[in-house]
Amino acid sequence: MVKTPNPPRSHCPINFGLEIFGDKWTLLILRDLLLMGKKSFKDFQASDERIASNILSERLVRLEQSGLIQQQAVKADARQIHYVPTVACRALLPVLVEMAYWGATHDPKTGAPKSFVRSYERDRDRLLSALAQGTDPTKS
Amino acid sequence: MVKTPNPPRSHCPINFGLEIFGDKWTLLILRDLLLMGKKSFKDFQASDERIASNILSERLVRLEQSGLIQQQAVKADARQIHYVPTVACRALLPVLVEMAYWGATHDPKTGAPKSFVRSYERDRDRLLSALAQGTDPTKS
DNA sequence: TCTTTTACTTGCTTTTTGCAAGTAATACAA
DNA sequence: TTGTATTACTTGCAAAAAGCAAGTAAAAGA
Repeated sequence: MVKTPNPPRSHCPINFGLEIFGDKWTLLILRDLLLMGKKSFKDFQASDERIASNILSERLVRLEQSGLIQQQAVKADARQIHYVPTVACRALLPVLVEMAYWGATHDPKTGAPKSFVRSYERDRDRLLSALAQGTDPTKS
Repeated sequence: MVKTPNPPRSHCPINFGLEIFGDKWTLLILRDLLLMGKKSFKDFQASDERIASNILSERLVRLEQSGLIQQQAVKADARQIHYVPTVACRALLPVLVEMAYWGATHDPKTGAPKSFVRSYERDRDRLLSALAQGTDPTKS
C-alpha cells in the first residue's frame, strides 16, 4: 500500500536525506525515537504535534523500507510492536541536534530548555555523546 | 496567494524548523543559496532536482516571510532579483552540513566528493567556517 | 464474558504538488 | 525602432498527499 520510491531527483547528499525525511512528520518520529525514548505506535501518536494514525502508519513502513528503523516484538505483550533505530538512524542524531539548536536559538517562543542551548554551546561533542547514550546531559 | 501560517503544532525546537523547511524543496533552495552561490530565480530553477517554477516562487515568498531571505534589486539588470540569506539563514549551515555528511556516508550512490567527507572528518569546525566564508575547504 | 488497549485500516474531503502553458517587463541585437 | 530573448513569475488543471473521523482485529485484563 506504500508507494515504491521514485528514482532520486539527484545524487546530492542533501537531497538523499530529503527524499527520506523531507516532510513535516518523519523527523518528528525520529526525534521521538532517538531523543525521547519512544518506542510504540501509541507513544508516537501521543506527541504534542498529534500525528494522524494513517500517516504515522505509513511513515513507519517507509522508515523501515529505508533501513532507519526495525520492528521488535514485545515478549510481555503480543499486541505491541517496538520500533528501534538502526545504526544509520542513530547517525542522524547530529542533524536533529543542529536543527534543535537552530530552533531553540531562533524561535522567540521556543519551549527548548536553556540547559540544552547552554550544553550545546559549552561542549557540543559531549552533548552528542550524552544524547547517543541516552543520558541526560544537563545533569552533572 | 501564499497561505497565512497556521499556529505551530508545538513549541519543540525541531518542529519550529520543520514548519519552515519541512518539505522536499525548501532546503534545496537554501543549499543553493548558502553552498552553491546561487542568487536568482533562474539559478535556483537550474538545479539538478528541477523545481517547478510555481513551487519555487511560492517557497521564495515563504522564506522571505520567515525571515530567511531578502530580495535585492540588481542594478545592472532591472529584470533580475537577487535573493540573499539573512543571518538566521546562515545559521542553518550546520544543519545542511550534517545532512550532507549523513547523505554522503549513507547513500551508496552519493555524488558527494570524498574530499567533503574527509574534510568533515578531519576538522568539522574548519569546514564550517570555510563554507561560511564561501571558500572551498578542499583546497589548501 | 465483557471491556480495554494496541496497532492499525478505510473512506472521504481538503490541501499541496507537479506539469504545461502563458504573460509582463526589461534587455539586447539588427 | 522593431523584433527576439531573457527573467521572473502566474494560471489552470490533474494527481498525489495530508487530515479527519470512524471502524476493526487481535490480544490483554477484570
